[in-house]
Amino acid sequence: MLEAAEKKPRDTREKILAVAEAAVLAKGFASTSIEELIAAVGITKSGFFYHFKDKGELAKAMMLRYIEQDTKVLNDIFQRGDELHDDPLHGFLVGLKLFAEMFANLPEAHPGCLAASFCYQDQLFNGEIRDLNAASVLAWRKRFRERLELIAKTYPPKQPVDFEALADMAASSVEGGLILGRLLKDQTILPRQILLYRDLVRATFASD
Amino acid sequence: MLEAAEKKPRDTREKILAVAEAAVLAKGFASTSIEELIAAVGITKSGFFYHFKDKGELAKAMMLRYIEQDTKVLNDIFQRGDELHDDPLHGFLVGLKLFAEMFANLPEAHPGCLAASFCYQDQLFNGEIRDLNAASVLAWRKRFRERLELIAKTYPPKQPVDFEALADMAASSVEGGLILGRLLKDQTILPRQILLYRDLVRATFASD
DNA sequence: TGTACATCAGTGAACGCGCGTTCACTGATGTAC
DNA sequence: TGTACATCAGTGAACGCGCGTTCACTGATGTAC
Repeated sequence: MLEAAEKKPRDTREKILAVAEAAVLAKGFASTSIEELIAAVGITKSGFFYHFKDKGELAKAMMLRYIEQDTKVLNDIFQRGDELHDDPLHGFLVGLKLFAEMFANLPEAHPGCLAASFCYQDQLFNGEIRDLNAASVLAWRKRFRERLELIAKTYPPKQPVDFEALADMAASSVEGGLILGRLLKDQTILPRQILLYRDLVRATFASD
Repeated sequence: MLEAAEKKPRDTREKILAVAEAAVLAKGFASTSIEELIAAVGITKSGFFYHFKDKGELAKAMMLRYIEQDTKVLNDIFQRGDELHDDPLHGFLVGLKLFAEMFANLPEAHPGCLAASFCYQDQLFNGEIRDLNAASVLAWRKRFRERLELIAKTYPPKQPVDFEALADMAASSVEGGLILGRLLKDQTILPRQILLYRDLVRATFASD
């Protein structure tokens, strides 16, 4: 029994980050105390400061972890979409459907977006963290904008399109859907917002 | 000079709420100290506790004030839209245009939405405040949903429409646009998101 | 194979500061009779 | 018209608690020779 809980190095650090993310999404960064994190993880305060030199470094590590996970999810989903349909538009539409389904099938409500949480408390953080956060939004913009412009080559839209705004609307729908879903305690709001975004993309490139 | 600054009663309370809103949108509720508010307003701490029995009552008053202002803005804008075009669809489209223009013409970036800020720190607040916040979203839903269903009577959509989600998308676009605009420090993002929402509404009821 | 040293992943105690809250009190204005 | 009292909009000092941070120290594991 004693050796049952084998400890991998870096394990504690990851546990701190996971617990911190849940707490920050529920109460905000300032109200998330180091005290409660170490209580949940089972170390002492000094143990925390071994992993992070101060609370600001915790914030930075949380942001980096969030961006990494976020990128991976998006890559996986939209790669699958393209595997399922060999056309830039329809592969994208399948991807958006999968994206919506992923949120619809979560066992419990999505806890929220760390970028949004940090955004509404950004005066607490240094420029480095704010830059990371901005970069994560720009990554969404780039990903979706490139896809939209690729689609436009095959399906030229009849009316002029604000590609940048239409690309941003992917992230915007997620942020908006998360907030409304949380405020109304309704898990279906977010996936339905994404499906509406999908409708708009389809209408934009409609050939009829 | 001494009587120049004439004090109206309730003036101090309103000043506290205005200063608090700006601070909360920048740093979050927990990091907004009573100390900084009274320094900005020019009273003592006891003066603050004369107006609010504790910090929770400040939060509640902020929420109530926010909802009131919010309702007034929406009423004005969409009433003007209907004055300018005597048709449920086109009056609404004009209203959305005015709404986007309002955000585009702000002298500086919109500071953000208190509902969203509170949402991402909701464990700090009691049920009463969370209920107020949920009610404010439901008011948006009701307002837009009723309008969309009115439009549908004159312009029956060719495909089935998720009216609830399409109504929610108004608030969702604003929340999403505010977050992206803030993260990228780009004031144009929010109005452009609203114009895309307008495109979707038009496409939904398109008669061609 | 044994020894010396370095690194890893923490412990335990103490710190000072800022925060929200309380309490007794006050001067100016409003109201009843 | 004057007096008594109540209410409004605060003041000033003190409080205790929780928080982030620091510092000296430690036992287990890894590495060099």
